[in-house]
Amino acid sequence: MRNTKQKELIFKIISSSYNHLTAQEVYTEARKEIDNISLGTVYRILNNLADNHQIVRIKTKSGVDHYDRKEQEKHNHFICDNCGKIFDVYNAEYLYDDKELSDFQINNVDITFSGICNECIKGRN
Amino acid sequence: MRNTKQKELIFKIISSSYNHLTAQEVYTEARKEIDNISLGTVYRILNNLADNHQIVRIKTKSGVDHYDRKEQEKHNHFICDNCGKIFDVYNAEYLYDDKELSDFQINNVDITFSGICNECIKGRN
DNA sequence: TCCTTATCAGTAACGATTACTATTTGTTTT
DNA sequence: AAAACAAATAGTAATCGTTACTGATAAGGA
Repeated sequence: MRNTKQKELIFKIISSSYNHLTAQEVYTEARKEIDNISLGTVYRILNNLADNHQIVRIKTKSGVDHYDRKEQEKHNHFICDNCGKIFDVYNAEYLYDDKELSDFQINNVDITFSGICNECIKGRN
Repeated sequence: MRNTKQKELIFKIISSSYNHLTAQEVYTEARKEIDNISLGTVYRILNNLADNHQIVRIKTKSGVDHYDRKEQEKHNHFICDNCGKIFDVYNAEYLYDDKELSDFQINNVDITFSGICNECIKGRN
């Protein structure tokens, strides 16, 4: 794994931002520094960094992935249905009981479990 | 809103299935009855039915939407990371406390809130 | 400095979904 | 029942986020 200015730049952009950036947003930001950086390069580096747990990939149901700097404290997310922005939520259980106390207008709480189903564990798929 | 055989067929396919079908799966099934039905038609009808709350649209982070017949009881979902199948989970709080008791190998629990953020409420976006 | 090869820029391809358009087909009106 | 109108359709093109490919570039060890 080599050290390139592209990799350093993208890591810097993610780690210095308090937003949850999309690949496009990172690309726009990166072009200010390296004007001919390729969008494919941005995607590849973001994926590498996420796979190596240097940054966090946040997949969303809208189909647009976001990337965030590595946080220590475990938390959940609020996604705005209007603008698509992602906000950190540190008091999930609290909010789940009383949505009215939130800073946001929470219309939905989605709990999804993931892992491996029985058929796949048994190697049938 | 007109009554067409395409609409009736797709509603029948969804309501008689105990799986959470994708548009492609509905399309494959529908072609057995109407051999030249269009994939676009399947998507449009699925969207119409979901918008009218006659069926349920399940958006996933994999980017593939699934559709399900209307259930009365509120429940959550388990998504297999290997085969992509979706299973109903009726005992979420229970599982959240003790993942070992599940029928599945649960690797992750994702809680995401959605709605409208403050900026959008104030009409700034 | 040279060599090897990982990484890059640029572009093409992908997969799920949506949009477009000429044609067909429900439904209403005569 | 035939004509007329518009909603819905089949077929296809386009979109959007993302990934794959390819020849050129450059990191870093010998």
